[in-house]
Amino acid sequence: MSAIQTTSWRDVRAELLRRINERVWSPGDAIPNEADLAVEFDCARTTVNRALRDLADKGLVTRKRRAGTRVALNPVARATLRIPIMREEIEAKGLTYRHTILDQAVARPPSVIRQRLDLPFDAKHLHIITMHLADGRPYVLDDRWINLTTVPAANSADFTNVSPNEWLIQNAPYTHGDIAISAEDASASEADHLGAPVGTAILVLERSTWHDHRSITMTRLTFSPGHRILTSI
Amino acid sequence: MSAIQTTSWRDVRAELLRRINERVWSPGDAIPNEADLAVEFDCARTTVNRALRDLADKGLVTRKRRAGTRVALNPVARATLRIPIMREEIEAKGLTYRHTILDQAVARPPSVIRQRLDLPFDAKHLHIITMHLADGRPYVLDDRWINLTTVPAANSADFTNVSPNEWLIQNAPYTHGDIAISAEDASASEADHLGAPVGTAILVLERSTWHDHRSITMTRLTFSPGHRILTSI
DNA sequence: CAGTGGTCTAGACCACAAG
DNA sequence: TTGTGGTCTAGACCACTGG
Repeated sequence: MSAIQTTSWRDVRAELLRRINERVWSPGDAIPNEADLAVEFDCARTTVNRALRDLADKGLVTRKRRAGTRVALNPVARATLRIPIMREEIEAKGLTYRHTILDQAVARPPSVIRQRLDLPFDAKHLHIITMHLADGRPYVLDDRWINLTTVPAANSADFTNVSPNEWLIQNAPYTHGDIAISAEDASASEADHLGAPVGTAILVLERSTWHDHRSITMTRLTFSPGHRILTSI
Repeated sequence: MSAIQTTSWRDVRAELLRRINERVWSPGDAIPNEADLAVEFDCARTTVNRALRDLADKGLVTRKRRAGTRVALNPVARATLRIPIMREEIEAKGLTYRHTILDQAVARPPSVIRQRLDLPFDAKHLHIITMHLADGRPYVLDDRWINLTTVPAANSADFTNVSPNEWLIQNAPYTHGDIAISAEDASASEADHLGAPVGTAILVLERSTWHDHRSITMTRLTFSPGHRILTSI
């Protein structure tokens, strides 16, 4: 009576990973094909495939049809940046969340933004500036343009209880978006809102989102001085 | 003769995504179980599973055994940050890469770093400061501590042709790491090296890597003013 | 206890790309 | 042309967890 045991794809991945890390297979080397590995590990090819696919997702191996699988020469680290809504980010730190509307107006976005979002000249937007506060202190300034052609409901929405940030996530699903992170010297108005000296280095995160080809919103998040974006590899 | 056709997991995902985006299933709603969906889409449950797993990875649905699958209330955007070696990042922009060693010494890291890496008091490190240049101009300053207990070979490595950044990726595989992104005012020495005024806002990326429980390296990348980290959702 | 997702298996066909 | 990964299927057992 031999014990029936199945091999988990995580086990296979762990062993493959070990061989890569310990240079049993060096960077650039081809590794055995799925069928052979399945025989060696005494499991189904599907299981090996799952393990290798996972390693490929992480950039540790490169796979091509016919050409086989190779250990990556320069594995590119991939960190996943989680971008929660501000309320959740703040509450996750155990702080009390509150937001205030600093300014709200229907307007045409400046050409800089029109170009970035590939908008027609007369696209009407809702321009709304929000401050997100943590325990009553400025956390991040949210300068946002909402496309009223794509999201007309935003025009009549009430943002006093639900911030534009949260309202949009719940009411205007997007298919894709861009993000840019940079460091800038605080402008006079930013410094004023954040309660910091003019010129202080601040972290800026700009994000645009689209639903297919229609732009939804473009936001510029200006964090308080000292803010750190954390993630792991 | 009915045509035999298989349904791809991408097709299933697309249809599920459509129903989520168009509020056929609203945020918080439970969606049918895998078996039922498989019947509806006339495919194997495995295929539905693959599609739902993908949506769960992206944070659009949450899944629990027995409890089923629900549309996420506040989908948390996940952006993948690619962190290539500096040479590749620069060459990908079509620029010429070069690096110079500004300083190199064996030393004990300051307590700030010892604490962050959870190191013993007498851990010897290689402290090496490198400038990565794009078309001859300062691109990023790389202030790095390499753990000589974990990576003894670094002590005798020659970093004139291969930067510590690239050398480590090729010679010291890691299992995991931390990343922190922040904005800081350029210090006198950073400003000097980067050719910018003291106090200019600069983007700083700090990264530590480990192999299991042994720390490998800790690096502080100080980018030239105006640098942007780009990604997409 | 029982329903739901998580995963494995064996087998099959297909798409791609190297030679 | 042909080897390799990509994926689908049908069926099965298991692990977790809500009731």
